[in-house]
Amino acid sequence: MAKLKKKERHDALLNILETDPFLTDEELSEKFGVSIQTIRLDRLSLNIPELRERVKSVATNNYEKVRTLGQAEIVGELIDLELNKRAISFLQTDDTMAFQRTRIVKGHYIFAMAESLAMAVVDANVCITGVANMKYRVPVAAGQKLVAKAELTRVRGSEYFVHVIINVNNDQVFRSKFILTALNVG
Amino acid sequence: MAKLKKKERHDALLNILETDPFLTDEELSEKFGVSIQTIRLDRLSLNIPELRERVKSVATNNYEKVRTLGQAEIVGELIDLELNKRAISFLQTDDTMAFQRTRIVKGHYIFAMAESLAMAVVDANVCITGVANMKYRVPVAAGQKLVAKAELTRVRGSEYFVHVIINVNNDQVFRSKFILTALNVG
DNA sequence: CCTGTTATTAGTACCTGGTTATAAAAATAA
DNA sequence: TTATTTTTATAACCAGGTACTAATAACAGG
Repeated sequence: MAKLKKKERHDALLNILETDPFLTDEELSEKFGVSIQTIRLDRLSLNIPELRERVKSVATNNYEKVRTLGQAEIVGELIDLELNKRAISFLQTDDTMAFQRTRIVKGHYIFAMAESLAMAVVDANVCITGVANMKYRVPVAAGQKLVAKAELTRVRGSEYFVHVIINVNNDQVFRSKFILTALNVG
Repeated sequence: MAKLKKKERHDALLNILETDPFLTDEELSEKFGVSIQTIRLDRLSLNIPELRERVKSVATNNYEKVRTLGQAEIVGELIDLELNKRAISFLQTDDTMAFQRTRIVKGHYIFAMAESLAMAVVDANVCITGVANMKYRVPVAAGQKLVAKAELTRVRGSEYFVHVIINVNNDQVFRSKFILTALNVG
């Protein structure tokens, strides 16, 4: 690797740590062909924490995320629930849920909130989504607090019709209809 | 906390580290009212790695996951793209995307795949979802390989109509229509 | 050319959260 | 009581740093 100027090295450093935050100062110094001290100075001036802190933050950040997004069966906090009638949930949005460029929250987070609330309101062991129709009325900005309200409107055999609307400050940003099918599972 | 027998302490240790892997030996020794050395012996006999290794493993395990799920702008791999015409993407599903009980893939992963592909096909800087109608025809089991095909069917002003179907082994499991609105953003 | 500034390297002392190994003390079972 | 298990103490060592000081190299301007 050709010798880089300081500025170039800084950019490259940010870049490389973005894709692999698990490199030690020593490994970095070898990659750039400079001394360890130079790397340390770079990190200092760029406010990049040491390896252990980086690893820790990757660990804790994702820990939360995987807990609430991957493992939890409901997206958002369930605030109120009357089975087969209505349910309310709350979701605090943040930058990790948004497109970087526009800071508009990605549709599937909103969809996930609505779908999981629709499922929660149905009094059945297991149910799957059959049909979903939705209308995004207003884009949601990262940081806004979402309140979802679900209402069971109709039951036809094992099919459940659920309306879910999502508000920000009492303004409707999203509305949807789901048809869920209940399954008979142990 | 009352003094526990060795066996009980071992069980409790495994338990506590399951829910919070970020505790140092010192913190653990305080919690259990024993010396640090005892904790170390316990870890040794239970084959529990040291704090830093635990943190690292939490970090690396979830790193991949969040990269492709939280940060990527497209869910699945983009296989083919003709702007304003059609696009194809591929997604390998796994257990982390499914309900634990039924191993059926959660709807919002499928939605996310479809929505992001619909956005990819539209030749616009930024676009947001206005309307989405979808039909889940067959539940997707964890492990199945999804192939999504998007087709731009109509343009009306800044509104783009996109159809997305998703197949498993050439069987349609999902179909949807999106109306996306293109934004003029620098 | 020398000079001043910036960039880099070197070296030291210290820190955290461990490690290994050895020995002694305390608790428990026979 | 004796034997065995469990726990604690002590000391030396390690990785991957921080914080600080000092020396050296690189380069631009007059």
